[in-house]
This record gives sequence, structure tokens and C-alpha cells, in this order.
Amino acid sequence: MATIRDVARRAGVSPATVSYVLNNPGLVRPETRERVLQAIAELGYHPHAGARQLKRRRADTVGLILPTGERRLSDPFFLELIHALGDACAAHQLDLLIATCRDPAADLRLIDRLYKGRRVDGFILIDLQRQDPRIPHLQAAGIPFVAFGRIEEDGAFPWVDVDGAAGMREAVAYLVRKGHRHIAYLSPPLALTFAHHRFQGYCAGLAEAGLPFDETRVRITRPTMEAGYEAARALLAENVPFTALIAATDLMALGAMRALHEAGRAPGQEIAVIGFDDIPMAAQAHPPLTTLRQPMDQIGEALIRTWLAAVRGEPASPILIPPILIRRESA
Amino acid sequence: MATIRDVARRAGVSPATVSYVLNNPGLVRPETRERVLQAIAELGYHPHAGARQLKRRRADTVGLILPTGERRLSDPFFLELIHALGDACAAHQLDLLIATCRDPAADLRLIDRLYKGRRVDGFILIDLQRQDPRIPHLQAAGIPFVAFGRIEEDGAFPWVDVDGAAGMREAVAYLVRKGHRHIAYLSPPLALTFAHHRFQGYCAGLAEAGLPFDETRVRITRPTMEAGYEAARALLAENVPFTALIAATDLMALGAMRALHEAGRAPGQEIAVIGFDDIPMAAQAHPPLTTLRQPMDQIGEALIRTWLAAVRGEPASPILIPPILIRRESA
DNA sequence: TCCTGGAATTGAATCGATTCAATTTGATCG
DNA sequence: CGATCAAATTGAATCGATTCAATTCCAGGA
Repeated sequence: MATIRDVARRAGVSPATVSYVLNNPGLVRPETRERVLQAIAELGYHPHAGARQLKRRRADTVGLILPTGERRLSDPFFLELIHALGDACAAHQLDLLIATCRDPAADLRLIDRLYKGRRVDGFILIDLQRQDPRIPHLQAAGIPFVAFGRIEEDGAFPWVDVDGAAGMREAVAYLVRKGHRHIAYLSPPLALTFAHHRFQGYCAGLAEAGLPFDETRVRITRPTMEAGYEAARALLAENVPFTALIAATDLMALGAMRALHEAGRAPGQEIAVIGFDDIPMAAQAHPPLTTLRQPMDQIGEALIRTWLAAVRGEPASPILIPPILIRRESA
Repeated sequence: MATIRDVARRAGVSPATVSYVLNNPGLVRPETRERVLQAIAELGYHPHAGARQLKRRRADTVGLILPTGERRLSDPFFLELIHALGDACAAHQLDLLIATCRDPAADLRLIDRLYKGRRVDGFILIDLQRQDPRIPHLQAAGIPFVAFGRIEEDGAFPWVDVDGAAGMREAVAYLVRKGHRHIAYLSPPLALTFAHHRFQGYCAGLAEAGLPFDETRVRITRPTMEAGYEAARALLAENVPFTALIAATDLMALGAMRALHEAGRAPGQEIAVIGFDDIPMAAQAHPPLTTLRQPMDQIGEALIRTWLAAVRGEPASPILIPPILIRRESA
């Protein structure tokens, strides 16, 4: 494998010059630069990442920790997130390191190993809990990170989030405009921050429309299709009156739509349904699901930008991204 | 950040000894080792990955390339695969680097950059085409890799695959045992190797049961829920007779089930449906989907083992993993 | 022609580990 | 008690880049 010395020899310059061509092109005379670039191309030279990392004291690598035991994330949304993060990393010449962790307790050790070993320069946190032990740990250790999501009190740390509350307010307003007065709501446990915020938005939306909050119309359960199905069935079985239903995730909405179908209450016609996320399957549902899209590319880009700022020690203000209401046939 | 010299100083030994404690513990006297381990713990020392990589000439990192433009993989199956790969990597003290690539043509350049820069020691290839340009490129460049899947002619390269043909033969046999004679089949384009093999299995299954192959019962389309839905609808609309349906992916099966529902041909009762993959949603479908499970943990482990062999230059024989028929209510 | 000063280039030290070869330690035995 | 030899430890070179400080180059002016 060619090294910088090989390139230098071939171009008739010193290794230092080659390095400058790569990292500080302004310092090098154009003709020299040409010669060096040519040698690089001819030899198919790529700088050795380890050597670089050693000298520059950074890895240009983003760490992403994926819980994988009980807490495993199986919502297809996360696949989209990984795609978006990968693209954003590529756009900034960064690499993306994925580490999985079966055991929540091992999280912190994994973080330390990756960071102290300088395998990554910092982390992106996903699946935030309202009380998340990782945050104080990272802060105490001075490890750069960005959270995708918030925690209970908006701590003084960099985060990027989609404005679930605004999205849900918009969803409620949209349904109200269409004449709905009884809007059911399905949510994952509120210890998940995103669920909490979305639920707040639902409540705020009702209040803004002057509609009463009725807890019998709200169901808290797991964020899966199955749970959405069961919850909607329960609502129907209990004869809770509702003409519209909002689910905090598309997966739950998909489950609920199925329950409605089964009960002969055609979603989109008799009962309006709105989801959240806009996973690929949402557009393919029957009827196609009206939902609040999380603009993935924008999220990925915001996360990486903020991550870069955090790694450089620059102060980064939190970013709240508005979701986009995608109107399809379900509502 | 503590270095090996700090540890050495604190334990009253030389850096070399510390290194041996970490990499070759047998060489060090137990008492000395104890002292060194203590110093490591006290300082919270973790070896610098870049330095290690430089000296050892390997990165202990697996590269996974995720296509992300047109070819983007949105089947939730891939999220499971990433989880499984992450776990298998962790079990072998490897890191997993994910690189995304919008442009198929840029694939090869990305591969070169990551490998020649020694960012990764080798690759895991997914989403194999029957003619895959990456294979000859990697072989010619002498870059270690394992493919998850096969190509047209079983080339002499290491791969791991789930035995789609065997799975489909089993599915057909199972249906035949239940009395079905007219079995429809939905498949993605056969240029995808897995689709090709599964289709072969379907044909073989029919042959083994002495049933005629009828191409009007076979539909080739995109591997999405929507496409599965459309294909099943078309079968029904054209009055193609069938009492059972096999789809090459769960997503397609899910779509097909919806079409059956809509047509009032209750899946699982009137028409048997079998999928392939066992994505999390399969168990939550209505009725729960009978499917051929790809044993993810086993796949992840096999891929990493084979990858390690490839990286070490050992000959690794291909591994064909049998899928597991999961009997649920849809068939 | 010689000098000057800024631009271009280079030599050498350095990052933090690993590992070979050399040295030290210490147990065993005559 | 000293010699011997294996076991344990260490010093120093090395991996491949970056970057500071020093040197060389060269155009323009006296």
C-alpha cells in the first residue's frame, strides 16, 4: 500500500509537501501541487486513517449507539434515520460508527471505550428517555454529543428534535377544521420524551380549539403496530365516541387503521386517522396515511452540523425542526 | 487522556510491559500484571485506536456499505440485519463502520477509500445483484469481504446466505400437505439473487409435488408492500385461480394480505399466505403471518466469522443457513 | 551583481501504541 | 556459593502521517 513517502518520492518532493497538498493546498506552488496530485492518482494513494488520527488527535468519526436487547428499536423509522445520518456524514467527510449495546447498563462503558480510545470524536444519542443517564455521564466526562430528542428539563446540551408538539397541534387543528370534535389519541409511554411532547401538542391543540380533554379517548401503550391495533379495538369495544384518531407513530396508526377496517369503520371515510413519522409504509397503506413527516435529510444534516460544533467546542444552539403535514387519504 | 506511558509510570514498569499485559498476558508475571491492571483501572486508560491501528496494521473494523439513493433499502429487514451485525461485531471485539453511498458508481471509489486508508479491514456486502460489479472489483484489488447473498455463478468468494430455495420448497410442501394445488407466487425482479433462488425453490417445490408450473400465477414486481398489494389485486381481478399465495418477502405478503381482505377472501382461511424474512411486523399482522424466518443472530455471527477468516486470509467455505418455517395463522 | 524578504520547500520531532532484540531477574542445581 | 538458563522486563525502532522551525528559492530593487 502506498504511503506518503512513496508519493513524495514519485513526485520528487518531501513528504511534508505532499501533506500540505492534501491539507493546506494554498501553501504549495501550483506546478508542484499538480505533480503531487498526479503521483497520488498514479499510486492510488489514500492517507492512512490511523496515522492521521494519531497525529491530528481526532478520528473524524461519529459514534451512534444502537440499543439492541430488550430495548431494540424495530420501528422502520430508525432505518431511515441511519440512512439520513450516513448521508449527512458523507457530506461532511465523516465516518459513522455503529455500536450496539444489549445491556442498558453497559451503555456508559461502551461510550467510554469508544471515546477514550479515540475511536470516535463524539456521539449522537437516540431513543432518549425523559431521564436519561447517558446525558449526565457524557457531560461530566466532557464527551461531545448531540441528542436526537430532548429530556425532561431542557438541559444545557446540544440537541436536535422534531417539534412533536407543533406537529400534533397542527394535526388537531386540521381535524377540527374538518369538523371533528372527538379525537382519540394513541401514544407510547410518556417516559419517552417524544411521546411526551407529542401528547402535549395534542392537549394544546384541543385547548386551542376549545375542545375538552377526555382521558377515556387516550390510550398509552407500546409503540408497535400490534399495540396500536389493540388500543383502537379497545376504544371501539368500549364504545368511546370518536370520529378521528391521532397516533403518535405511524406504526401505531397502521395498527389502528386495521382495527377500524375490521370493525367496519372505514378509516379515511368514517374515521379520520393521522400518524407521525412518515415511514415508507405510510404512503402504501390503505388508505394512504395522512401523517406528520419527520424530514429525515434535514434532521441528519442538523444532527451532524450540531455534532461538529459540539466536537469543536463551539456553542451550538438546539434545533427544533417542524414536521410537515402530509395530507393523504386517511384524513 | 492517559497514555500507555502514564500507565507504565504509575505501575512502575515500562510501556512494553503494559502492552504485553493487554495483548499477551501470558508473558507477564501475575503480580506485575495485577499492578498494571490496577493502574489501568485507576487512570481509566483505553488504548488509542489510531496508534494501535498504525502499528498493528489493522483496524478491527468491519465496513458495511448501505446504498442510499434510488437503491435505498427500506425493508425493515435491514434494520434487523444491522442490529444483528452490530451484536456479532461486539461479540468479536470489532467495530462496525457504516458508509452510505447515493450513487452506485461511487460504490467502488468508496470501497477503495475506506480500505486503502485502512479505515476498515474488509467489507460485508449486502443487496447483491446477480451480476454485481463490486465482487470482481474487490477480488481484483485483493480486498477481503463476505457477501450476504450470492451472485449468478457461485464464484469462488466467501459468502453467507439463507437458503431461500430450501425455504420455498418447504413452504410449497407445507401448503401441498394442507391440500393446496394452486399456489400463486409474488417475487421481486429476479436480478436480485435472493429473489432468483427463492423462485427456484418455489418451482422445485411444485415439481416435487407433481404440480404444474403456471406462469399466470407468478407476479414479478417491486419488493414493497404496495407492490404486493397491487400484484395480489391483479391476480384476483384476472380471476387467476389460487388457494394459496407465497410472497418472496414479508412486506409483499403483507400487501397481498390486505388485497385479499379487501376482496373478502380472508387470508388464513380462504387463502393461505406465506411470507419470507419474519420481520417484526409479521407476527403482528392479521392474521399473524406464517413465514420463513431468517435467523438473524445466526446470520450476523456467520457473517462476522467468515469476514474474520477472509481478513486473516484463511479460506472460508460459504455458509448456507436454512430458514425456519414459523407457522402462524395465515397458513 | 548582490542583497533582501516573502514564498516554497524540507528535515526532524511527534502522536501512542507494538514488538524485536537485548538485558535483567531469579530459581535451580552442582 | 556461583554458574546456568528460562522467565520477565525493558530500550529502542517502527508504523504513517502532521507541523514547527529552519532552510532554500527566486523575483525585484539597489
